[in-house]
Amino acid sequence: MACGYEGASMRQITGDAGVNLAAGHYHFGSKEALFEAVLNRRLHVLNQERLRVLDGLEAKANGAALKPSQILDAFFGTLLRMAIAHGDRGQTFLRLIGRTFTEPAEFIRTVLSEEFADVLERYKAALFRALPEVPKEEIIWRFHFMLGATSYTIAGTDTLRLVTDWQTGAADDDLECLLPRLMSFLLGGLRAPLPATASPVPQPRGNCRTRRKKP
Amino acid sequence: MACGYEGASMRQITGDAGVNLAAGHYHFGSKEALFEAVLNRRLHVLNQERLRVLDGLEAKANGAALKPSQILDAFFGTLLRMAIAHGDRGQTFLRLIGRTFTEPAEFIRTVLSEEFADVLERYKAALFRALPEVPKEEIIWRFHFMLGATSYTIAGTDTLRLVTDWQTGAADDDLECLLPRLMSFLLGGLRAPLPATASPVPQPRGNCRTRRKKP
DNA sequence: GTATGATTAAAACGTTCGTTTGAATTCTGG
DNA sequence: CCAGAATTCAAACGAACGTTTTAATCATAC
Repeated sequence: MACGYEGASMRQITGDAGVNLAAGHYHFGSKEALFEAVLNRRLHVLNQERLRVLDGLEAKANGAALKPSQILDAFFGTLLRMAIAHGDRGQTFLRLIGRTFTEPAEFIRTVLSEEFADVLERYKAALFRALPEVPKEEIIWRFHFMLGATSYTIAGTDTLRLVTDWQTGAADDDLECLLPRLMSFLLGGLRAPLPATASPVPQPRGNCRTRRKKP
Repeated sequence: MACGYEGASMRQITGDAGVNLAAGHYHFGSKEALFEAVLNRRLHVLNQERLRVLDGLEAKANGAALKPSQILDAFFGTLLRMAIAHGDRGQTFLRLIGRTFTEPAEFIRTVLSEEFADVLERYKAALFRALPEVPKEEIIWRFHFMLGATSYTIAGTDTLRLVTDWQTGAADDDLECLLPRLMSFLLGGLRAPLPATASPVPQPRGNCRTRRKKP
């Protein structure tokens, strides 16, 4: 358990699944293809759902910009609610997604970037509209931070958890706790005052590279 | 490049280092020990520095509680400033730390939890004092989120980065940009309004598990 | 110089990896 | 029931893994 992509062998996987080693290759062709299939099975419907929810919100808004809280809930809330709805399987898939986001293997990064291209573009645009006074570059940074906080948390490889005297209760409860806590944190971070060194005007011409200290 | 612990072989490591394969085992004993040595070489001085900075702040505060911004800067700012001070090596070490935080291998988690035990305890206590009106459990959650946002960002395996039309400029500039941006995000998240479902009174007797819906 | 210990070099150790093979077995349509 | 396809199975493939071994090389002190 808890091995990462490289650390999990086909023998271990097929063994735990109760099937023959060769069956995996027969049905999927390779370990990479198997991983991709596993990932897509729920990741694709998750992102489709994310798009659907965002469509609904924007339709109801009638051309007005959405509230940041709506956008974050559509993105991160949809993820957690889908996981909760699937019970233990959802919990497992959360861990998978969280870890996949930090898997360094090239082909995994490729799969992820293709799978997330549409949905990230849409949500980025929604955030730009929701926060017109915040430079786009800053919003993208904060999107990074939010993705990081979320994926790290759901990955369950938490270093702090090892140190802290942590509640090891039922996972369901933890998950239901997580959503409101995470949302308020993400919202607080997204709407935080702009850093002093970043130009507070919308769409500043310059970025950090233009304000570097003299040589 | 970019393989994770399991994905990086001793032949690759010693080859890139320009030394013989057996030399690694001669000097370190095993791959795990080598990894641990690499990790500790700078991680230990980083955490010592974190403790030193916190000591200094608390000494200067004369018994008064620190400001959350001071604590976060001591923890995350020390990390980034040390990395900046080391140039490209610091950049590389940042990536290493970020990825190590999400490595699922058991022995890595053990090494991390031992290395971070003291410093996390101290910083947790400082945050508890700095935010007496926030339930400790909530502070711990937000510490998780902050760790996640930071480690994900510095790991450099960013999925969003693949999708976004990203600045691929000099890494130095990106790093100097990162600190103020990250700090304002983390501070915003740490000081965000408490989630509606969490009791806003300090040290509530009950947690989520006590408020679960009826069977 | 040469003996002694530390380090390096090349080769091989046994194991495990992802993958393939080819014969058994199960399923399926006529 | 039975031909033929689909699937499973045990076994093996070559490659790569971490590690060890053995001999060669280097450094240092007498």
